Amino acid sequence: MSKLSLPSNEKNCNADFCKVLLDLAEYEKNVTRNVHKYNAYKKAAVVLSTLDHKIQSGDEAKKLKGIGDKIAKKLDEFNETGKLKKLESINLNENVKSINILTRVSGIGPVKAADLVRSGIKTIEDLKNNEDKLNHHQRIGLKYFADFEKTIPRNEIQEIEVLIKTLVYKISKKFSVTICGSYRRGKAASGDIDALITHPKITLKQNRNKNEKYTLEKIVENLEGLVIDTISVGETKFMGVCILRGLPARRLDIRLIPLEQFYCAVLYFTGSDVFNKQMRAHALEKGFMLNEYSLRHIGVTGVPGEPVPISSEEDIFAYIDFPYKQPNERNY
DNA sequence: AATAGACATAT
DNA sequence: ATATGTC
Repeated sequence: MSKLSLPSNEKNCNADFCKVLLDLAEYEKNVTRNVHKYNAYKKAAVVLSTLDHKIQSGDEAKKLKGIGDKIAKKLDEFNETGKLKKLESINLNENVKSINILTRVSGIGPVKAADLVRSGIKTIEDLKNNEDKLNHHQRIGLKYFADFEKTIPRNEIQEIEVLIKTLVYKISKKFSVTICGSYRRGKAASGDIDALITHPKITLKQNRNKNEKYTLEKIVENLEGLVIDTISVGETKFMGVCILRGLPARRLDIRLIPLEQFYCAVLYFTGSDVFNKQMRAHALEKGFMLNEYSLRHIGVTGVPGEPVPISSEEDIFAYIDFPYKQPNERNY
């Protein structure tokens, strides 16, 4: 979903220290490549950001889930001195700065960034002079570096949605297209566009012997004019770039989903992450296993049974006895 | 102990 | 065929 952002609440009383934790998180992800420390710092930042008062001491913070001795100590240091020595020294390191810049290119992760920096490539300008060191995805990421950092206003996504529907309906009127993500949750702007597509003829059975008429490749061909670059296309997932008039280029993902799995996928890709976790936990309490593909009853043996037939998002809520939430009520 | 899986690329 | 990297 999104990068390093907190559930954007109006007033975060602990914003300063949260920023410190997020910087530490970024460092652990990009430089030391310790995902678990990265997640730990992020979790702590999220917990602090949801408080309605400014935290006064490490001891007080330790009561919160996700904050232990180490972060408590850092909080005390930050409250006393207004900074964190560990972070100060990290930020002085030029290689760290370079790695953090390069990982902002789509397709360049921590490993590739470190590799580039080791060979003396440290800036976006350097990348432009060394395209031969990049694979296809990374070249696209570089080409649209500035555009991809811009958010996409809601009205623009609405326009793209209409266009995608118009173009795929030319193949078959029976296609169903849903743009998910934060757009579906009603947000004013999004980071990218995530379109889910299904069709009555695209089912688990027919998908096996491949329905030549309704492939993702065919769909993408029909999006000519809108889609201007392809990062990757497989049988189920397209990753690429689209553009409207003279506006910035936008990241577009399209997934082709078998009909039986469509609503579970729509639910999952609409999020938010937090909402999904809540809903999956609730499903478990009711004896169901919910994931991106299906809702299945869990028997006494603990083994999930056959997927429950689902023909709408509402069905999923109803089966697990969870009050229906409109997409715009799922922001967490 | 910590999210999972599609796709690209290298070997 | 498998491992690695990224999303």
